Amino acid sequence: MQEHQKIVTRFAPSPTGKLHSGSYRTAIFAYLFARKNHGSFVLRIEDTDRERSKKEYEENILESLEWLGLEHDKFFRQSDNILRHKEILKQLIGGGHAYISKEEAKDGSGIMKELVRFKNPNTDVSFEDEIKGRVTVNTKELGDFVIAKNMDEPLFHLAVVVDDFDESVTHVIRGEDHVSNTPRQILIQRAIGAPEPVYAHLPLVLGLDKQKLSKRKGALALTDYRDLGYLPEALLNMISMIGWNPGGEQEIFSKDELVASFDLSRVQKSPAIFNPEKLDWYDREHIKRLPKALLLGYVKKFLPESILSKNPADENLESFIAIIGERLTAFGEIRKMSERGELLYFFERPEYDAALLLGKDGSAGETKDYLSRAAAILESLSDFSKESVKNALWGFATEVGRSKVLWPLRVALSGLAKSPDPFVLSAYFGKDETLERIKIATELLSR
RNA sequence: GGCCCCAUCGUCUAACGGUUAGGACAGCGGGUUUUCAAUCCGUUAAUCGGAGUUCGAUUCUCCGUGGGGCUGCCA
Repeated sequence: MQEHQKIVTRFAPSPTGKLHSGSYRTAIFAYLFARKNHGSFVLRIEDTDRERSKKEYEENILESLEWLGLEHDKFFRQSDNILRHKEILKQLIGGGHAYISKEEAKDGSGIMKELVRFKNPNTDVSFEDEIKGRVTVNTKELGDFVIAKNMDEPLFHLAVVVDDFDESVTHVIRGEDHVSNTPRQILIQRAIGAPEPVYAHLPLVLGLDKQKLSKRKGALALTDYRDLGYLPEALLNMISMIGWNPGGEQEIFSKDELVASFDLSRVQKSPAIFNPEKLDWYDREHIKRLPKALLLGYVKKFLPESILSKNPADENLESFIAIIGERLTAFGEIRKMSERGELLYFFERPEYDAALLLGKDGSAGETKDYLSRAAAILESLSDFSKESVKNALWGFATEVGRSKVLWPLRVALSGLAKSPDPFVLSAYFGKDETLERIKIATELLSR
């Protein structure tokens, strides 16, 4: 590779399943490396296996990468290049590097097929891996490996080499599971006179069971995380830190910061386990950093129709999310909270349970009295901020026993056993609504 | 089985021969507190084992052990 050559990396998934964190990590590193070096990032769909490749998976991959902000500079499908692959195939056969082999199909059908096999020179092949160092493999055991099912159906090794060559890919950044494929691909490169790219084989991402991440073992697709309400910036940040870190003690990174600090030489050699709990933490941290407008957008997106149909004002929603936000790890929690009935009272008056209003050991008469006195204090209050409400009520509550006042007051506002504190809720509802709810609750106790 | 790779708290990791082995997540304990959260403070916890090399090994070498990957007419 010449010094002046433009850096080109690629992400080459096969559309045989939804994109999950393992392949996503590969995509991130290839992307970061390209951006860091002002190079370009190619997305190539490896769909030479016609049986297993599915359009829906290709769409899922595209959708996932877009959602995560890994935009590509070039896109193509391997199947679009079949003519070119065929041309190279002919060239290889003509040059004596490959030959057509008539064999019985392995599927037991008994029919004869014309496979194309690569004539293996049986040498040691070594390459310098950016992460693993020098890797040497004796290719003798490989035999004359198959590079095409027939002249019109090229296979992985051939297609990869030809496409990387045609796209001037300078850095092949991929998973460690490809290490043993590399010698075969280098052999083909040499036969067609293609330059050898720089290789960087990434350690694998493992699941909690310490096995290679896979959908079958429950690895979630990136689109699943999206649907669960995780932020793409949290996924990007978290997954970037699996098998790599810039060395300092900073944990939270924006995409730009990741690009700026990315360095292949700091990539870990050993496999790493994907820890969902840490993702939750990253998500919370990124929610905290979200600009207001975006935050509002997410909230609206995840709020159920039962609440949306009440047409809450943006301003109302903003104070709502300020309260609820610290209670969730991903926006999908909003749905769950709503299903548990923990949200509706923010938007309409709750049904009261008299027993709940009394708390552990309050009597109806006493509780009613305390609620009335609290209401009287609030009545005279002009500043209805949570601090102001707290200051106004604190003395009285402390005097008679905080739980005796604050518990029924909180239940009067939320109708629930669990909710934010009465000061926060009072500030949220404002004076009129707060007093109205207290009044309704008080009346209930009179019956 | 064969070939290849890897090895620091439970997990993600820092340390590039000299540190009381640091940070983060989780855990635990406590403060705040009317409930649920949130938040703050504190704290438990690791160099896989054995030989070398060296004045000195987490760091270098070898062996063992453990883990992983590959071993397709998949990618």
